[in-house]
Amino acid sequence: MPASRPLRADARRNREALLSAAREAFLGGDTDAHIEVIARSAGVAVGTLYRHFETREALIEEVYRKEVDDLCAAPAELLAKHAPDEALRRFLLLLVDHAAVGKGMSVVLESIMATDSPIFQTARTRMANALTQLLDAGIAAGTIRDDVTGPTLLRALGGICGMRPTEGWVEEARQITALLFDGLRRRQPEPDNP
Amino acid sequence: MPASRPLRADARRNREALLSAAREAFLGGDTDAHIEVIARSAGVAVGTLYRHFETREALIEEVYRKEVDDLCAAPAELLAKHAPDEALRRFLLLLVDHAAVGKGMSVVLESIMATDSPIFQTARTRMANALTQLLDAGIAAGTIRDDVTGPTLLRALGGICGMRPTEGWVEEARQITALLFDGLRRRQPEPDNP
DNA sequence: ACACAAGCGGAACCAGACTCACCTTATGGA
DNA sequence: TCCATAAGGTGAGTCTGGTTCCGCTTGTGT
Repeated sequence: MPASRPLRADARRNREALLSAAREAFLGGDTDAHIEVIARSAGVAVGTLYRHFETREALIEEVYRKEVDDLCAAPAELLAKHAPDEALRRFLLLLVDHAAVGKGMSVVLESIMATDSPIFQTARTRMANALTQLLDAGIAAGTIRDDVTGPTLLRALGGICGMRPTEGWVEEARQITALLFDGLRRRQPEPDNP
Repeated sequence: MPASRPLRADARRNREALLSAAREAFLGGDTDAHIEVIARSAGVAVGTLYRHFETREALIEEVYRKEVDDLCAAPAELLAKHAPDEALRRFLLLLVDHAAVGKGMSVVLESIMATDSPIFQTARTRMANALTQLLDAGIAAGTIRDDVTGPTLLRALGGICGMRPTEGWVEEARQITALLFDGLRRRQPEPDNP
């Protein structure tokens, strides 16, 4: 089943329009925009929307995928330019800033963490991998503690970035992130009973 | 408008039944139990449910209030028995364990953090105050860094405890909590450019 | 006992996601 | 160029689940 047919021209156009309308709505902040509205503002009917996307959630997921893509690319770049712990620090802040931009990254992370649906499963996995990549580098370099895993850290980040963008939340997010990072650093030979 | 009338006997009974049915459902884990089911299993009709609770959310809130009450009482007790930082550490773990017990504390914290509705506003405030209490004590004792506030910490905890109770999540929660605590401790005279 | 306000039941209502039977149109081959 | 046809589009209708409303029932004070 490899792209059996290249997708008709108007269909692609509509799909595009839908995605961009949805992006507008979701990343804009209206997390529970009605499907009808999205379809309408893309100039199509709901039926068309459902032709392209299994379900409302699927649409959201699609919108967020790109966002996640960008994010997942970052670790490699950061590691190329910085020491592992610095790379990690920057990545954490990158997440916060992404969220800060009002681009709704918070919603993304939140959704990724909060939904059981298998749809977000892969996003979750990919983000976790990105983090693991950073952690491993730091562990290898001996600057990051070795008892934390990517998924674990992802949880924490989900919490932080899932914060509702209220008054002054960027400050809070930065604080917590700094806190977390401090905790992640390897300080001393580590005692061995928890 | 002080308890104008003591509430009829059967009414109180029903209210009680509703709360306990709801508690059963929500704290049990079925976060989106249908209102119909709850009413039914309390032996009443939906109309009755709505007589007692403005809305579905209001019911949930009521259920969680007690949970929050317990939690908010803990800091004072802990501070009476332990050094501030130890008290803080224990409190953090207490939260995790609460959640672990399957009592759905996770759902509680998550809801508290995730909902905009003013209904959870007070719960949020109270939890934040509890944390502030602990932090302040630690700051006064010089064992906890002084740049973190209750609300900030609450965010982080919301994230941690909001984790979906999946395989092995208790481990993760403990880890992150430990991490956070490490970050909270005052280590050195603190450099002063972020 | 009685009156009557407080309670209760549950059918009706509404909102919003999702489906389907039918119409429209891009496309590729004659 | 034109047609057959399958891909694509439509939107009224279904389904699900929360919320409302009004007539009946019942606890309570006299």
